[in-house]
Amino acid sequence: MLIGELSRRTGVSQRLLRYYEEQGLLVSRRDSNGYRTFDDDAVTTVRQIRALLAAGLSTQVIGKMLPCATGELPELDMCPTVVAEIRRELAEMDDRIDTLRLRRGTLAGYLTVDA
DNA sequence: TTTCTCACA
DNA sequence: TGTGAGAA
Repeated sequence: MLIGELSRRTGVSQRLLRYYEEQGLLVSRRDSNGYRTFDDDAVTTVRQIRALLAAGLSTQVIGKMLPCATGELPELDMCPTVVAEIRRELAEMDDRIDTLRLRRGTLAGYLTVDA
């Protein structure tokens, strides 16, 4: 299908679909006129991309996960790469939460009355 | 209708 | 991360 149809079927703008392709999240062929042609399963892929972005993942991380993400939304088949990626992401979040807790404590301490 | 690029939040 | 506009 052409990009316009994929856009209609996913509710994602054509502009954004091109952007996803540019980021390596979406694959397409080109026919003789230079237009992108997408397979039917691109619809599923786009849904997966949207779900993962909504979870706060970067396109870079998503790009690594997608090749081993089979199946329909929102479940993903957990191949080892994906598991490792998620673990790493969680550890990073924990770090940030810790430092935020510290900052919060410090700031709250400046309020003599209450916080 | 699609393509791309530049610029911007 | 995501958009708008202009030109082909």
